[in-house]
Amino acid sequence: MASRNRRFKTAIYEQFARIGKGISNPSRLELLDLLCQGPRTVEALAKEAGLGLTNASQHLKALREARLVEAEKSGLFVTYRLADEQVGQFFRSLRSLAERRLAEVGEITRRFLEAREDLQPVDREQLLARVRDGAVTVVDVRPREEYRAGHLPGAVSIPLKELERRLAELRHDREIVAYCRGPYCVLSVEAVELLRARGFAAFRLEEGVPDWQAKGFPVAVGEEAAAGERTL
Amino acid sequence: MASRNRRFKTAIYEQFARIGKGISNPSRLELLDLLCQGPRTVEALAKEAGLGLTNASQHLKALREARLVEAEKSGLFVTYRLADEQVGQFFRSLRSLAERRLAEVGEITRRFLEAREDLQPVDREQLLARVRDGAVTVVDVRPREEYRAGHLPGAVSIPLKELERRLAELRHDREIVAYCRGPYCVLSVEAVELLRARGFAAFRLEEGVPDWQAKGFPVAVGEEAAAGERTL
DNA sequence: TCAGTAATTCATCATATCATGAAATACGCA
DNA sequence: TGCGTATTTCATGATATGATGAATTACTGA
Repeated sequence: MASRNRRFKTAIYEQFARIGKGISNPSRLELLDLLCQGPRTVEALAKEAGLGLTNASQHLKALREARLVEAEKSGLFVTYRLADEQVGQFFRSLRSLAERRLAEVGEITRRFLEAREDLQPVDREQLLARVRDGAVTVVDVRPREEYRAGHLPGAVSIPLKELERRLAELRHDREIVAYCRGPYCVLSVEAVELLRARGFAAFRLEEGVPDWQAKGFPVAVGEEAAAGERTL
Repeated sequence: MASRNRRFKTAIYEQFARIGKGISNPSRLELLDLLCQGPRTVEALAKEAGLGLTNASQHLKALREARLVEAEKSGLFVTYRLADEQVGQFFRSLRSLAERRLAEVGEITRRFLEAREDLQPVDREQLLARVRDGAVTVVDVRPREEYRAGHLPGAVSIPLKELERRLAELRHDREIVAYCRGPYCVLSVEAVELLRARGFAAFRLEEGVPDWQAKGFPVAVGEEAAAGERTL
C-alpha cells in the first residue's frame, strides 16, 4: 500500500516535471515569450529567436509535449500558438519570480541599459495621464503581425524596421512613447534611441501587450483604426 | 549592436531557465511541495520524499542554486525552507497549470482514488458551513511539526501515525474532516479510510494549508489551543 | 507528376543530469 | 581530543539533452 502511494506521487510529480522540463531551457523560454505576442510559424520563430530551423522545431516539439503550445498546420505552414492563456500567465509568473529572486536579472538589465541612455521607462500611470492629456503618440514598434494580434488601443503601428523612413509621420511637438514585447525586448529601446537622435522627446514603456492585458487594461485587435481611436 | 542585443537576451533567458531547471525534476518538485508545508532538515526531506540522503542533498543544492529555497545551518542540522512566499505561489501556479493542461494528472488521480472509496473530497464551502454548524471535527493528519508551522484554525493535530491509537479522542456523533498537505498528499486519504473503517463519518478536504492561505483564509500557528479555538 | 518550400525526423557528437556509494566536512558532546 | 551524527563533496557510470547537418515528409502550384 505504501508503494502504491509512492507510485502515485512519483507519477504526479513526473507530470508536473513535464512542464518544468518545458521551461528549463533558455531557447524554449524565448520561443514561449515570442508566442505570448501571438501565433507564429516555425520559420518566423526560429529567425526571431536566432535559432536554426531544426533546432527551433525540436524545441517547439518539446513545448508541445509539455502541452504549453499547440501547433496547427495549414497548407505548407505550421502555426504555433500558446496552448492556453494560463500558459501566458504562468510565463509571467516565472518572469516575475526570476526578477524577484535572481539578482542577476536586474544586474544584466541594468548593465545593458546603462550603456544606452533611456534608463528609466515611463510607467503606466504616467503614460495614461499623458495620453489623457492628448500629449502623447504611442507607437507599437513590433512587427506588424504582432500588432494585429493585439495592441494598445490608440497605438500606431510602426515596426522598428520601418521607423527610420516613416519619421515624417511623427509630430515633433508631441511626446512619443514606444513599446514592444515587454521588459526584455529591445525593439523599443532601439526605437527610442533612434527617435531621440532625431530630436524627438521619446520614452519607452516597459510593459508589453500581454502584461498590459494581464493588468486588466483593454487591448485592441486588428489593423489601425483610420483616425481618432485614441481611447487608451 | 545586434549581437549585443542577442547576448542580452541570451543572458536573460538563461536566468529564467535557472528556475525552469530547478523545477524540471520530479524529485525536486516533491521536495519543493514538502517545503511549502514548512521548513525541514535534509534528512526529514529525504525520508519523506523517499530519496537517498546524498541524492536529496544534491537536489536541494539545485533548488538553492535556482534560488527557490534557502538553507540555514544550526548546529548539526541544516534547515531548508522556501526562499520566499512567491515561490509557494509559483509552485501552486505550476500545479494548477499541470492540472489544467495535462489530462494525465486527472487520470492518475482518478485511478488512484477510485480504488479507494473516498472519491469526492468535501469542498471549502461545505466545510465552512458544517463547521459553523458546529457539526464537524477538523483533523490535521500531517506530522506535528507541519501542524505547528501552520494549520487551519480550530483543527486538531492527530498525525496519521497516531490516529489509530487516538481514536478515542474523536466523537462518533460528529462528522470528521481530515486534511493534509494538499490534493496530491495521501495522508488524509489514508486517514479517511481508517476512520470510515471504524465507523466514523469521515471526509477529506483536498486543500492543504498553503492553498487555504493563498485563498485568503486565516491560518493559525503553533500548538493547539486548549479548548474552544473552533473559529474556522 | 515534378519542382520547390516548410517542417519534421534521423543520426551524431558533445555535454549535462541523475542516482549511488565512498570520502570528506562540520559540528556537538563526552 | 576524539567519536558520532548530519550534511556535503567527489567519483562513476548510465541516461538524457542539445546543436547540427542530412534525409524525409507533406504540401502547393506549375
